[in-house]
Amino acid sequence: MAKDFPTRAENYSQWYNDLVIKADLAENSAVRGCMVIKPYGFAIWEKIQSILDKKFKETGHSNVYFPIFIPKSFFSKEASHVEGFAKECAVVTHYRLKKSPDGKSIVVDEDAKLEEELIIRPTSETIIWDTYRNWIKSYRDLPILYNQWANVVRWEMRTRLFLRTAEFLWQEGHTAHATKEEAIQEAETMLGVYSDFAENWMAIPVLRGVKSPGERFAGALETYAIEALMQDGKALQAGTSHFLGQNFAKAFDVKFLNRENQLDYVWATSWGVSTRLMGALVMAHSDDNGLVLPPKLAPIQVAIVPVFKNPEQLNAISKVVTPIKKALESRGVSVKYDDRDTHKPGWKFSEYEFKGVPLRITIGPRDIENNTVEIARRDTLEKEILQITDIEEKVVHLLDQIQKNMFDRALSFREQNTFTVNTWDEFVDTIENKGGFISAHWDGTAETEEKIKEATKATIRVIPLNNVKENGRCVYSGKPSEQRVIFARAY
RNA sequence: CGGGGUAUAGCGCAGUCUGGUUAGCGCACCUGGUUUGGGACCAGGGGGUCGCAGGUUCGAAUCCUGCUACCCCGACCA
Repeated sequence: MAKDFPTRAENYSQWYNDLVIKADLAENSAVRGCMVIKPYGFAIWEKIQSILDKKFKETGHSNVYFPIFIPKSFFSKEASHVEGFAKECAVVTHYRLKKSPDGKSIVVDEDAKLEEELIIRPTSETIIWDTYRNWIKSYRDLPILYNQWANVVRWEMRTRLFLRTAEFLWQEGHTAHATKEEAIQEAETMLGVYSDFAENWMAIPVLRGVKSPGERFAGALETYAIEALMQDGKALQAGTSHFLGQNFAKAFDVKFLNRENQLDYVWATSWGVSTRLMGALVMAHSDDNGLVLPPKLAPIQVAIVPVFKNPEQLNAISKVVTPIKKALESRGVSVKYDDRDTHKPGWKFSEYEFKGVPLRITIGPRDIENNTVEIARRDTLEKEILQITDIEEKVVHLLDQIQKNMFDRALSFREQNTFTVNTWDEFVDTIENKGGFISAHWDGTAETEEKIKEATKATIRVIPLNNVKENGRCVYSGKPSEQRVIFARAY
């Protein structure tokens, strides 16, 4: 199914596009910029969802659901927010269709024009804060810790499967707090949830930090983010958590009586991750042979391939495989025993390799005789013959090792592709010829940030949390700087 | 949204310049047989309103106009 598949070195973006489609994760739909997520891709997304959902609930959050439509007037209430999203909104203007005069097609019924247009949500702050006004009267009503799993629409000009689509799936948490400190704590807690998920489940090391003012979310006072490094040396923002201050409370008039019996505006956060994580997963780990999935997110963790010449042999193999499969499943390992006789073993090897299945077990007549199996790791492509005794122990151990190895490999890639530079020449040379994360001094001004972006396409990805203070000179302007920040070209 | 490219069977392509039998090829698919420890082989077979809509013409995959989608490069973004 996946012959003639380009290598990463030949054409990285072609490699990514082909991989997503040929590994059956998603495909382009009939609708411009929108994707169809296929069963294998959606199975991974469902794992991401269920793990994150559990973490949200463990940190005290509940799920809610708000409408997909937002009245247009809501958008103008928070000035910087509307400015940030206005250019990419889909708008509903009518509510009825009718037959065209010639009866051959369907046209919009102009008599069915909406009094007020509805925006298809690009994010839900406005409708949520309009609603929170009714729910919050007293400090006793706080905090409000809600999340919703939803789809949103942003009318992007250039789209790419998972990385940037006009419609995407995500979760958006929206919380309200009595104090500034508590809201900041919440934003930081959720950044921690995201980075734990990225590193310990997706096996992708991330930098934690805050965005420069220029890169902040529209309407936020502080945007926290995790940034990951892809194999082509470009950065990918994998999750954001925003401290919104009292901006939305003021815009939507959400006040409460505090313990001192004084009326005050509530403090807010919002945080989200999207189906973009799927893109990160592919680009961080996969290789020229196809997907490489971390065991903790792989829909199939172990594929068992029997090698047989006739039904009798298959029967003998199945007798050995069935208890192994059961034992693995009882330990929470998802196993696919592929006993189809419609495909040859070699075909199946390639298939599971391309789909990124972490472990493959092969059992044939030789193994039945010797009481062994052949086990192949997707991450290293190594094969070994193992005694069948305690095979489930060995498999569970191997899956742990693969998970760890994938993280370690991604971490050492990031370390090898993180450069500390001190001069502008070095900066340009690194961006042009090496890529990766660049740690450099910045004078803290938006002007310099913009100039650097114009000159090199590199942006400030994060100002790391707990950054070491270090006096230096801005790599671009030469003005004094008190800390290094992380630059990169980004998706 | 600006510049460039592409659109012919599920996928990858030829044919288009120079309009003319029944639109080909490889892979995939179906049937039969031989095979099965890294993408099998032989034989036979099915599948196409040539991206969509108009136009020119006796006749259009081919010429003209408009539209749409995708890919690459810019500006915008999770």
